[in-house]
Amino acid sequence: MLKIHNSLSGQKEVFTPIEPGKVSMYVCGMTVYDFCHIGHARVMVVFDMIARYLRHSGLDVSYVRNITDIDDKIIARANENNETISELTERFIVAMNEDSDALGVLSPDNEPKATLHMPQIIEMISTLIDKKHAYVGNNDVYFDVSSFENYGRLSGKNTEELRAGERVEVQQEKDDPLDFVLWKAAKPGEPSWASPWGEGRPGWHIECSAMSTHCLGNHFDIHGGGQDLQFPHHENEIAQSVCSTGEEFANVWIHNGFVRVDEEKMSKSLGNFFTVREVLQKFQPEVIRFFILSSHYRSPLNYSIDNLEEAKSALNGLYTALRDAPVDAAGEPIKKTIDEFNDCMDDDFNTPKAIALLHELARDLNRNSDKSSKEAAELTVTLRYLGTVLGLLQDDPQTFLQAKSDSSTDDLDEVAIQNFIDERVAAKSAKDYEKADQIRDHLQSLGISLEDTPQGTIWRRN
RNA sequence: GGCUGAGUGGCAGAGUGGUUAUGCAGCGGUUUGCAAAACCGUGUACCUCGGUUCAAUUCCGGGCUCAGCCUCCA
Repeated sequence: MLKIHNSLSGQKEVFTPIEPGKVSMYVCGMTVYDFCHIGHARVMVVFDMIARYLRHSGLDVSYVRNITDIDDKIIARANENNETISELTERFIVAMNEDSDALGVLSPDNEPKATLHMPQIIEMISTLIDKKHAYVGNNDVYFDVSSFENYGRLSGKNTEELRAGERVEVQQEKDDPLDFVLWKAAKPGEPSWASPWGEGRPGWHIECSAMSTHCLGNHFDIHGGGQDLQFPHHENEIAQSVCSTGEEFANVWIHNGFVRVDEEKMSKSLGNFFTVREVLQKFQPEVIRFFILSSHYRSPLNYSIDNLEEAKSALNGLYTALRDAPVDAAGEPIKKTIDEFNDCMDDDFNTPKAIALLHELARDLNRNSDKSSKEAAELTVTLRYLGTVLGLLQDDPQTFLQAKSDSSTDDLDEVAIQNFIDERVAAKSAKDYEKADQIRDHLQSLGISLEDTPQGTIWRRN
């Protein structure tokens, strides 16, 4: 029985889909004006893991992750670069897809773009105005926060406290400082769309309300995103959606924790971010994915080279077990282990606990000296199968363990390495251990480790 | 100031009202020409002060510390 921590209640709740057997999930995606950093990677990986697990549980999942391709920062960046906004956004959408592919993130079922949903956005704003939840002020359109009594429910805030904590200059056009913009009148030179309120473009919050309800219906199961979107973005989405449709919005809100650097949130504004492609220079993509999944999705995740190195060592261990496992392993995964795995994951997607199970499988497999045994085959199949559910262990083990990265100091190809190995094997059989050790030390100094096994000498990159 | 969340062994990171997390690193052993990999063994961990209890790291309350939100942010 799957339980999910719902930000709306602050508690783990038994998950009951609106329509039995089906799940509709919307996740706030990227604003495409720059490369994805590790914080973005976490969102992509976490919700990919969730979608995979829901499917593994037999649910028919509709997963939507939007792309924000029009906003202030996009306009500003395009101007800086002297390119059109579509040139800029297309470029970074390609980059984002490269990053997510590398991380083993499966494509969502739908990736709606804000610029392609102007009719839905404008319609929703019109409805809000008709229902007196929004007003026009100086060609902008604002949402009237006081018209929605449940405002603050998701973020645990109330409107008085928010007013007291108000730190932003009040804009004249707003009736209330808490009101937020639905439609911005175009400034000269800015891209714009025609609307009943003149040329302009949508505010950030309304696009997600319009796209989520358009793609999944007014009332859907899960809405997700980073913790920093809980307020005001998600709070505003609820207000807009509920007020325009008159129906419930998302049943369950899932927020993933931040990535930190030196105990501080990784963010653009602090400048302490590492882009995915930057980290990929040093680590294999699966190491990043493993690192992300080895802590619970709601906990903070401390980014550091040491922690990535540790993730790499742990993942190496899993792949080493698979490397030495029966090649032709076939059969059914072990039911008892699958059940244990499901119990971990049913408890609010406890991936660290699930990964501990993977390590136990690897140990049992290593312990099993008879690789042709039925047990060894079962353990192998189970380990691979559970890896699939988490989007891990999909590589060929040998390929993974021998993969080159930018931190590799050698420029040897497989043939060259094999030549060294052959030379050493010859020295060994001639009992010339000094020479054999020299060769091994030489390769080790280049980051290549040798292992003598009964089947011959094999190698890996450190 | 208001509101969240968190403080676990050298490090990372789960979990639990009394019983082994798991990983990385270390130490001892098996194995090896020596290694590596692997396996076996090895850690008297739960911020602090009170309370509840036969029993609390786990529940409750105070304190301290940290992070986040209250402005764009995944």
